Amino acid sequence: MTVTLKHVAERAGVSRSAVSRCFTEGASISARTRAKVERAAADLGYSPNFLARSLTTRSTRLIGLVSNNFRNPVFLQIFDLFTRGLQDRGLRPLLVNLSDETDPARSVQMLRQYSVDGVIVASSTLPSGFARAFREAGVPVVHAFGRPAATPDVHVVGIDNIACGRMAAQTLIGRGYARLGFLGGPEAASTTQDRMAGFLAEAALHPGTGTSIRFADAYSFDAGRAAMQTELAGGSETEAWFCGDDVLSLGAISALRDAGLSVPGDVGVIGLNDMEMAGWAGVELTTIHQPFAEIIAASIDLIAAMLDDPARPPDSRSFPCRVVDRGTLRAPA
Amino acid sequence: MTVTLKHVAERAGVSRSAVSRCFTEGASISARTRAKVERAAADLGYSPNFLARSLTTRSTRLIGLVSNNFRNPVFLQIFDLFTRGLQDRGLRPLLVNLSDETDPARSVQMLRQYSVDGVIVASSTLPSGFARAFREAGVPVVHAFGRPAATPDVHVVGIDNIACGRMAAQTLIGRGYARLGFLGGPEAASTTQDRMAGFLAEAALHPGTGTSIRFADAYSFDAGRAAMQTELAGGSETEAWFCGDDVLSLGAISALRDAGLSVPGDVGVIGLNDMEMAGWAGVELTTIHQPFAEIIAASIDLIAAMLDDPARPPDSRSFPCRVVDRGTLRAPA
DNA sequence: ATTGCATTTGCAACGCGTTGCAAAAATCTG
DNA sequence: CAGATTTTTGCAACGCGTTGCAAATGCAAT
Repeated sequence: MTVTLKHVAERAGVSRSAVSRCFTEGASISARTRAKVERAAADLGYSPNFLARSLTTRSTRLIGLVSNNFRNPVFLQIFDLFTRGLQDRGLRPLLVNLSDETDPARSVQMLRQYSVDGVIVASSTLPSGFARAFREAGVPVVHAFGRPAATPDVHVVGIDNIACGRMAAQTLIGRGYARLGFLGGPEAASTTQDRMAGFLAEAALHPGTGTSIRFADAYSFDAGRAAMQTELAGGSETEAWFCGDDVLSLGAISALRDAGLSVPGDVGVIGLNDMEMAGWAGVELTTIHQPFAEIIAASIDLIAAMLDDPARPPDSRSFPCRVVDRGTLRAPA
Repeated sequence: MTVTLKHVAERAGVSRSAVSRCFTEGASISARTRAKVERAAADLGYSPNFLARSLTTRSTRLIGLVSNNFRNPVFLQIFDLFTRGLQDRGLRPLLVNLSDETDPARSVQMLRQYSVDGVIVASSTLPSGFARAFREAGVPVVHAFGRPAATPDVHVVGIDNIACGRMAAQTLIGRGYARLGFLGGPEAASTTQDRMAGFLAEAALHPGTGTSIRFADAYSFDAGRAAMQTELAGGSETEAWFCGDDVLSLGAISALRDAGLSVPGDVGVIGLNDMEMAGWAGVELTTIHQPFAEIIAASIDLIAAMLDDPARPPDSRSFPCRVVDRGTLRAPA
């Protein structure tokens, strides 16, 4: 049924090696046999079996794309960019949807069984040990949206979350807000911790600035809304919130407006990510733009570089963010 | 570096076949050698190479998941359900992100080179020839969200779009609207045509009901908004719209509200899909629920069934939809 | 023609597992 | 315990390509 090298070789009247060489870059083959082979291959509709090839070349061009975030709409953009970027380089994404309890060891084993050439972990909420597990198994890995570090144990590309926290605080203070709040994502995530740390550090620099903290237990609308509702139930004094994610911001805003508060009239909100929806007419969320395209391009560059040089020492790349001013913060004084 | 059958065999003091049989379901092996082998495998950290195995078993458990819709937030839910559902059956999704110009033949070739066991085409906008190309190449395929037909040429699972169109019209008429509008997605898509056909057919049954038609050129907020803006610029008389997709509805609503019209006060809107966001507080879109979970489960069931019996004649399954009443249509009279 | 060199070609082994078959071992029967 | 059965095991070939090596070919220069 399936047409193989052998069939083409027989039809073209050459050896199997000749056919093979005809399909491998830079192999030595004369124009004449190449013509014969291509003719036969076209007639038979042959194309080489990548998986069989991978046995000897030890390269599948398969990349594991691992994430645990299939609820936050921003991840659709992220998957779009990743899949297109990988495809453009002739790499194929093997998608792994991690549930919260998935054991790192199992994912590693699974992806190794498929001989992936590398793995991209795309998540800001997975513990860093997760990506490390791949490295320890000898699989090239880059952690996108992870926590940059001076001496990372795996490749990391992301943003400087501490700087983002600072930037958020500065922005709010610059608008004249005095009582600031941080509404973070899952408390355990390093990104949450870093954003909070930067935010609080900056606020501490400005006398007369108060802070309060809340955590949502997921990066979701409902979680953001719920967190803000319990905040309001306790009689909130906060004038402006930095939310660790846009979708959290939207949930928070919905709770605020339900409580009869106007945004930005009574309370200001600044998000993080700049997901597509943040720019929709009627949403107009002021937020910190996270440069997804660059982060993803860099992640793909890194994983591609590791295919050539698996021993490349881990590197940490961090991209600058910027405030995108829309409609959920009051104008500068 | 990589540990293979041979290493395990040597360490366990058995033949390679014994090791192989230890890892294949239902093979004949004694408890004693199994113990020896498992011991050695654990020591060495061995797990079998699926790709090598696939050469002889002719099964990779790789499923191509093909889509061209990476902008519509509802597809994140869809990918979530697909990836989880496939994983639960031990199948691995190989994601293919189709740009609009991708040649079907190229996708087919690409997925065949990776010896996928089957392909799921998840899209309501791809021409049906796309899925057919896989079938013609002998690759099991199911088209999710395609157009059900009495004698389909590939497996199709989706909804009865004509019935949905009817349901939308009935609902609007039941609420006392007389001048109805259909705001469809890309005009060429069969799903758009069917929804429109059902909508118009039902409207025609009710004397005194007028209809008008618009198409957005993509399933996106901006496209929905733009389409509604040009409609309004021409002096719209329409009292209620059926939009072919929720995200189109949101764009349309944003345009309506910007024009000073209230929804549902002045104009009603009913969407299609019931994406997560439709239920968000503050959004509260009235819409027709498309049973994603069932459609996806059925798609996976079908593809799994085809792994056992590739010759299974194409089947068409269609799931019923229902109206979810929220806040964008006026109450029944 | 002969020599010398660069290309091109085929052979055969290999990558990592699976599997039909026959030999060997274990188990059952009487 | 011999003989008949059943189970387990290893051998060797296979699946589909790639690749080192040596033989063969092509070509130019003498």
